[in-house]
Amino acid sequence: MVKILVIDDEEDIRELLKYNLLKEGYEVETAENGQVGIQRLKLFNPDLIILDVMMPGMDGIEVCEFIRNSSEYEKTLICFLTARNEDYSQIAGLDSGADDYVAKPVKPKVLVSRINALLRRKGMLLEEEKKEKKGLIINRDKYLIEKGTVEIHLPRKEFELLALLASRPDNVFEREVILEKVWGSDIVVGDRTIDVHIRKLREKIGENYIKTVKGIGYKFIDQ
Amino acid sequence: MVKILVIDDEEDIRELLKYNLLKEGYEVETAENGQVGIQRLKLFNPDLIILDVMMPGMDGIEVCEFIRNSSEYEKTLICFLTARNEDYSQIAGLDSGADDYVAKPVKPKVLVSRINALLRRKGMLLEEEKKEKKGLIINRDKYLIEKGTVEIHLPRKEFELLALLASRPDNVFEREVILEKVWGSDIVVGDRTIDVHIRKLREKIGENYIKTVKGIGYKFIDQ
DNA sequence: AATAATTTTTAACATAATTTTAATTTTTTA
DNA sequence: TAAAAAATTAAAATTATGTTAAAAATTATT
Repeated sequence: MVKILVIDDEEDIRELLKYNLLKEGYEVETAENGQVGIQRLKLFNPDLIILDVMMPGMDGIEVCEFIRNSSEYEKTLICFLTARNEDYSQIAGLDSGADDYVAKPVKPKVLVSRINALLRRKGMLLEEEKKEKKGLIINRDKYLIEKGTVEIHLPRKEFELLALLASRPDNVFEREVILEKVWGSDIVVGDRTIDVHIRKLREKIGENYIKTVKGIGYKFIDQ
Repeated sequence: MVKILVIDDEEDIRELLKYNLLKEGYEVETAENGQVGIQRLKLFNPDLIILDVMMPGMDGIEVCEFIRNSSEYEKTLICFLTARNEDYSQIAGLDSGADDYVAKPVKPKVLVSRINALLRRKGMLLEEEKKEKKGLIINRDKYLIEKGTVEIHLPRKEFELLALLASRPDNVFEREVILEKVWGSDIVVGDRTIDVHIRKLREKIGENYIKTVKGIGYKFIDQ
C-alpha cells in the first residue's frame, strides 16, 4: 500500500485531498503544520508527502530541507503545493528537493493524476499491482510463462516440455511419452536429455513445480 | 522535444545555457543578437525563448514586442534575462509580454529549474512526455510509421511485416505465419529473407521494438 | 524503351542461443 | 548396501538467427 502524508494548514484542503487520495486507494495521513508533519513522518513513514509551501510557523521549504537532510527519508517523494503567484525565486530554490509541484487552487483530479504519474515514474505503483498469484500461466501466444507479474521466457524445448506437463497438473507423464510428444517419435536423444531440461525449468520457474516420480516420469504440481 | 532559443550577445552565457539546457534534454539554438534571433525564430520555431534584455542594437524588449505582435508565435514562451539592477519600471513594462524572468548573473541550476517550472505550468512538459514515451503508430493511410513526431517511410514488405507484428503487440508470430501473411502462401523465399527484413526494420525504427523468439519467430514490443 | 533508382532476395559466413552429450555424483529403493 | 534411476555440471555439438554485400527483380523516370 502506498502511503501519502498531506501537510497543509487549511483543514478544507487536507480533507479534500485525503478524501480523493483514499478513493484512489492510497493510505493517507494528514498534518496541520510543519512540526506535526515531521512527527507524523517518523511514525507513518510515507512514500510521498504533499507539502504546502506557505504555512505559518515552519513552512514547506523548511520541512523539505529537513527531510532532504535526513538520510532515512531519501526515497520519500515530495510534491509541493504552491500558490499560483508564489515568489519564483523561492520556487526555484525548492527544486533541489521537490519531485513535483502543483499550483493552488488544486483540482482533485489534477492532483491525483499527478500523484499517480509521479509514483509510476518512480516505480512505486508496480508493487501495488503485484497481487500475489501462485500458479503459473502458460501463455502460448506470447510464448512465455507468467508467474504472478513476472514473465519468464523459455527456449522452445523447455517451453514445450513445461506446457506438456502443465496441460494436466498432477498427472504423471512417462519419460517415453514426454520424448514422443516433445521430441517427436522418430528423434532419438540420450537418456539424460530430459533430466537436463527439467533442471533448467526448475531453475527458472522454481523448484517446487515439477515433481519427479521415480521409475516413471514427471508431474506438474500447481501451487 | 521542447525547443529553446537563447538570444544573448555574450557568447559565454549562450554556451553556458546551451550546455545546461541540452543536458536537461532540450533542443537548443542560439543567436547573438536580436536580428539573428528573429531569423532563427522563423526557422527553428522554438517553444520558448530565453532573451537577454540588454543587447546592443535591437534589444530584448524590441524582440519581445516583435514576437508578441506576430500572431504565429502566440504560444511561444518568453523568459527574460535581466540585470539585477535593471530599471524596474522597464521590467514592469515588459510584463505584458514575458512569461518569466531570471536575474543575471544566472546560475544554471536556477535557470533550468525555472524553465522546467515554466514549461510545466504551461502544460508543455506533460505533452512532451506523452509523445516521447508512446510507441509507434502504424499509419496505413499515409503508409508510414509515426515515431513520436518523426515519420518513418518504409517499403512495402517492411511495412507489411511491421504492421503484422504490431497488430498484436507481445504476440509471437511464427516464421511460417509471417511468410504466409506477408509473402503469401504460395511464394517461396529463402531462409534468410525474413531476417534481412527484420534487420532493416530494426535499423529504421530502433533496435528495441522487435524481439526474436528463437525457434519460434518474432514479436513486437510496444515501448 | 532505356536507364536509373529502389526494393527484394540470395548467399556466404559469423555469432549467439539452444540442445545434447558425457562424465560424475547423489538419491532412492529393494 | 548395492543397483538403478535421476540429478548435476560443464563442455561439445547443433541449430537458428544475425549480418553483409551483392545480385536479381521491381518500379519509377527520362
